[in-house]
Amino acid sequence: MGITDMIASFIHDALEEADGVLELQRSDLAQRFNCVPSQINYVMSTRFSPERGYIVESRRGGGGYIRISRVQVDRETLLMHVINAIGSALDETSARAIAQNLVNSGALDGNTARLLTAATSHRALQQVSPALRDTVRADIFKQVLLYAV
Amino acid sequence: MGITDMIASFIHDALEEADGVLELQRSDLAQRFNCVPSQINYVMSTRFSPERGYIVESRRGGGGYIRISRVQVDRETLLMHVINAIGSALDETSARAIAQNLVNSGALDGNTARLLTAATSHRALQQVSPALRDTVRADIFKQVLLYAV
DNA sequence: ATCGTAAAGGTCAGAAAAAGTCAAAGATAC
DNA sequence: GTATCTTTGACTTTTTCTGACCTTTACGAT
Repeated sequence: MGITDMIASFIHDALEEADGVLELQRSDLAQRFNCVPSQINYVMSTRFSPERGYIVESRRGGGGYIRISRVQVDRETLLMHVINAIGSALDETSARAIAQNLVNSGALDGNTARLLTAATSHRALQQVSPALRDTVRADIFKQVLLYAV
Repeated sequence: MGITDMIASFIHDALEEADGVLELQRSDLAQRFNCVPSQINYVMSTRFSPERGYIVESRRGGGGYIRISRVQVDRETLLMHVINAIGSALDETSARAIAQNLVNSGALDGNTARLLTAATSHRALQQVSPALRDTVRADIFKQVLLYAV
């Protein structure tokens, strides 16, 4: 497991412990994991993005901090929001992230998420021309979500 | 015995050992068998395809991996029958019929069947060229069947 | 008030680490 | 001999890691 995932899982646990909101210091964390501080930014943007259901705020200067909070929204609103938010194209990574987020927030069960992921995987869409793949993926994703509501 | 079969049988054994799920690194494996990495892709696509009852997932970049999982045996029997019957192309009417049959025979719950139908509906595949639509539908259908419990 | 400095955190681009693709060359089977 | 299956390698894409440089904020000293 790479350092990014170790940091992410550490934060995950701490968030659980802290019941959804967590404040920490970038340089502390970097030191704890023996990496450069900017690595933390990478973790934030890839693992705790809004897309995955987190809000990250921060402040520079003396006594600066990074605050991570998990967001919780009701199922139907979330699903509709997601359907609307998905534009006409969707890459595989985002599709997975969104599905995972929907599971985390309780809007989808794991089974549905797996199905959704399978149906929009590159393996399933292998024969669709690359130029069209992301738009077809978006269509399938939205269609399935509509039926899952 | 060619190198493809040696690698395949190695993975077979390892899968047995690991009780069905196995995670490995492409370059490691390639080195162990003294072949180019892309050979591993060939092994995956010819020996561990969905048709043969395996799910292969992977990830690039630092700490990347290839994960191979065998689908459960009893389910495998059931699904192999269906998957073989599907072949490489599937029209929408047949897709609905098969999904319904799987529900009737207790292999799928109604919800999964509905989502499967949504994912392979003409709406979802609108943008795929008509010539390809049925083969893409077949791919999605098979992929979902393998993943959905 | 103002300025200087130290203490945070932010950005970005490049290097490195994996895996994927594809087509051409080589084997094998019929 | 031809068709199909294997093997290879050049090129691509994705993901992670690192470091140099930038911006913001707090706190004193003047």
